[in-house]
Amino acid sequence: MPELPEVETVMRGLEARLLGRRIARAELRRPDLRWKVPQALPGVLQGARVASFRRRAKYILMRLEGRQSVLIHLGMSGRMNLGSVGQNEAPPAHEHLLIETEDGTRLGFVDPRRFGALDLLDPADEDSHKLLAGLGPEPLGAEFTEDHLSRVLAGRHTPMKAALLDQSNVAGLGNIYVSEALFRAHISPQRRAGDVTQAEIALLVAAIRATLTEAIAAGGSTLRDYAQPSGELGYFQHNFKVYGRAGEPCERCPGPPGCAGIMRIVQSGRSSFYCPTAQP
DNA sequence: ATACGCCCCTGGTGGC
DNA sequence: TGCCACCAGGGGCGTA
Repeated sequence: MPELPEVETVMRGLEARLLGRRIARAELRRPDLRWKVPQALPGVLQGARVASFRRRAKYILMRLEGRQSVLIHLGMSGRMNLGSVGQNEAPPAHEHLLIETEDGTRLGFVDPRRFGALDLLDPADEDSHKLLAGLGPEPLGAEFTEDHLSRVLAGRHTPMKAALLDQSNVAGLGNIYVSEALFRAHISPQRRAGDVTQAEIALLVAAIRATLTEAIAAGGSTLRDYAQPSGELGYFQHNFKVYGRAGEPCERCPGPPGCAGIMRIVQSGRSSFYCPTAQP
């Protein structure tokens, strides 16, 4: 479900309600997520004060004062639901982790498909965690440059779609924002990564940054079940230029007969949307 | 090293 | 109403 903008929005929502609070109670209902959740997790959470949050790629790190940090990944269908203690008679379906703070905030981690993950990590050495170690630069950070992108794409035969989904090249893009950024940069998702010109790469770096920044400002995109922890929906989906718009006219082309509109193709088993005319 | 398919899992939707 | 195929914001792993 969530790509970088959604994860960033979720993290900010958690920050607003949990920062500085002490956790009174934690309950792990299902440890069999993408990987086995450490048995120790509820014990680490219980009694801890929430010190800070950080996002890395699509992961949320919740740091606890004087303890291990908690690593959270939402997978495809994961959500964080904030509410008040006592608000729910019966726990919602697929709520695998429950956290209650001393001041009465209730946080539920809900993930029907269970592609999500929860783990503990060493706060002194976060980035060497197995899941974080291989990640490329943050697309909104200073290390994500034209130079970096041209270096990692050089000589690659893989299509641009796959290259941008590869989290070791750039961390945080997913299926939606790759399509959107490629449209913005006028590059076909089918182009061989190694064939993309320097000028196009420069355009692409800017396109990725702009797309993500605008999506964060919109609170992410709500397609099916994504919502901010507060329950508010994202609204960037209204700004999609190509994602989910197969058959619709491309806003950059004058229309038929020059342009047949937006196409949906399948690359490595997942949908890509693009305009073959505007993105040669 | 690189590229590709498969798989994990549940739920919603649309066709017959 | 039921059944079935297909689709979905991710990503690790095994295989050539």
